Amino acid sequence: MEDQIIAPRRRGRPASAADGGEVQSLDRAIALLRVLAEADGMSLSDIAKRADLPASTAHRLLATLQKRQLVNHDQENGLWTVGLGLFRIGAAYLRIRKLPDVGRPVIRRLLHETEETVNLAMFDGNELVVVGQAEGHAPVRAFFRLGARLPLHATAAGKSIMASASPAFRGACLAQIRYEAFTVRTHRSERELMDDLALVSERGYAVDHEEHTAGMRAVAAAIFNEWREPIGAVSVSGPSVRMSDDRVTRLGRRVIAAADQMTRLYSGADESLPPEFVAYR
Amino acid sequence: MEDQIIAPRRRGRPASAADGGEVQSLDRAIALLRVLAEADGMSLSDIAKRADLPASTAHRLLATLQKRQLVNHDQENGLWTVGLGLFRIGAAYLRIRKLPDVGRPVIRRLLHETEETVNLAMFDGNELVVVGQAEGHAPVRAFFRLGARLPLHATAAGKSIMASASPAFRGACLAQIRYEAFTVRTHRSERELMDDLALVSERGYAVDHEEHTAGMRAVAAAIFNEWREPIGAVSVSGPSVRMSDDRVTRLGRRVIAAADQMTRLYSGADESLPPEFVAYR
DNA sequence: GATATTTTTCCGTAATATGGAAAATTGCCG
DNA sequence: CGGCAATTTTCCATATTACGGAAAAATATC
Repeated sequence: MEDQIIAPRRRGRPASAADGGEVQSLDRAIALLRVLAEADGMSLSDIAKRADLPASTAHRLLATLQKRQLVNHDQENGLWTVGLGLFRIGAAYLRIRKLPDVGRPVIRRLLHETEETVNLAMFDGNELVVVGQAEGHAPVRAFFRLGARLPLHATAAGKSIMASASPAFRGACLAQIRYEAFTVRTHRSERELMDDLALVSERGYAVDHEEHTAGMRAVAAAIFNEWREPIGAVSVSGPSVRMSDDRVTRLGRRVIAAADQMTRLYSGADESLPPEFVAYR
Repeated sequence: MEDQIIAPRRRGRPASAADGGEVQSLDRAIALLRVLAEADGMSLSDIAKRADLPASTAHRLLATLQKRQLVNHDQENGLWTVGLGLFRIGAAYLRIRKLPDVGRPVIRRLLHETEETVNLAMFDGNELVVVGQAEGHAPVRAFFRLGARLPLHATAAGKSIMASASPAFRGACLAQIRYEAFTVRTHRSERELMDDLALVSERGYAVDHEEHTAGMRAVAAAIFNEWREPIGAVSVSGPSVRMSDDRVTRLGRRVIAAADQMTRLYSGADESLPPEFVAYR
């Protein structure tokens, strides 16, 4: 996996106001799913009536959805219900969007207080994915875009996650690290990295001293789920000239507080989210 | 709401082996959702490549999905992600199918031990909905089908739920009851019903003595979610001739045990379900 | 500034979804 | 027990609708 680390900016024509493309059959199928989701266990004729479609059309769409497990069709009594496949796809939303959603206000406040770029990253497949950010309007801007994938061993966020993970989890991560060198200060061996992680554990926050990008420093702390497993991290980064050791220490305390707040929002009840988020926890 | 209480049996031609109807565009859209669900935050060209579709077709389908909120499209960087609308629909699966799924083995065992019809019902809109059952092969069969809606005041299941609910919840239920009479023994007033509920609270199980159907008796106990709110009930029912007072007492103990087991399966971790079920509790 | 990518729109084509109607079942009622 | 009614499922002629190549638009990259 020798992918680009920096995510590409979007190219091409941006979406215009009037989106021309629309697919009738898909639109109707979504309407059917909405009907099923609110009143489950309906007969074909009820569904067709509720969605204002001919029975034959509704049947054809439902049959297609059933083939893909998005709806169930009880052979015994002919009732249609929402299927497990739909849940599997829908569950991806939580996995991916929940932290960005609950973390947004925290990130923004952190930007206001520090006036440096704030990044929110999630652990995914032994890498980090940037899922949220707030860019400082200082002359020197950050490099990462939403969706960018970053290495564990050369970022403050990655180190904060590994340092707070269980020994088994940490071991699994370390085993897969390739120690790609980004700058002269990038850790090049497990020994070096482990020594750093021990410091991170003590302090509660991780520091990246130009290990990923020359001239840039970052401070990060881990965010946890309800079982105290690290799922991501929040980081503040800026040019080394603005990041004195003193300031790094102060930022460390602040970043820990922000991460703790996100942990609470993520793992606890949160009223700013739609009820589905907390209905089945 | 003067609906039929008994759900209709399915009529019409049963589904044959070879289901003819298939809708290409819908099928392709589902494939796109699957791609997005496993690797979120992709560009159009990546998605199209992964789903083996022309970019223009993928774009048209995604635009339709976006219009219905099933996917998000970040204006800034052009990345596509799964949307909240998809989660809202998918969450309906849990609300509706989780209890039937985890309860199925318990119901079957109960049928084997008692050789009477077992029903699993969920509370929904001040009524009960039959969401699972196992029919005894005794000559006298049960009346209810999957999807049937039953009244709270004239069923053992309904009474077991009201008896174990919080005062506020019970009050709200009682306020909406119409006291429709099904047999001469159906409770006709709040006073009568409340007296019965007091007994149910003491015993832990509810009994229906021919209050819904002449000649039929039933025993039920409530099932709870993780906050100890009743969400449904399991019941055993049979003809009065087979349901002596002694047997009702014995069945009561057994039904409580079954309900407790379902409560544990529903509110706790359960390995027989796919990981999505427990991933975000 | 020029080129290469990527996204978005356009539009001619025909493949594909549509929906009325018939066929196939089964419940229901007398 | 038999016929009627209700419902689901299949079929098929039709033209609506989705398709996808290509152009246009916009931007990152060099």
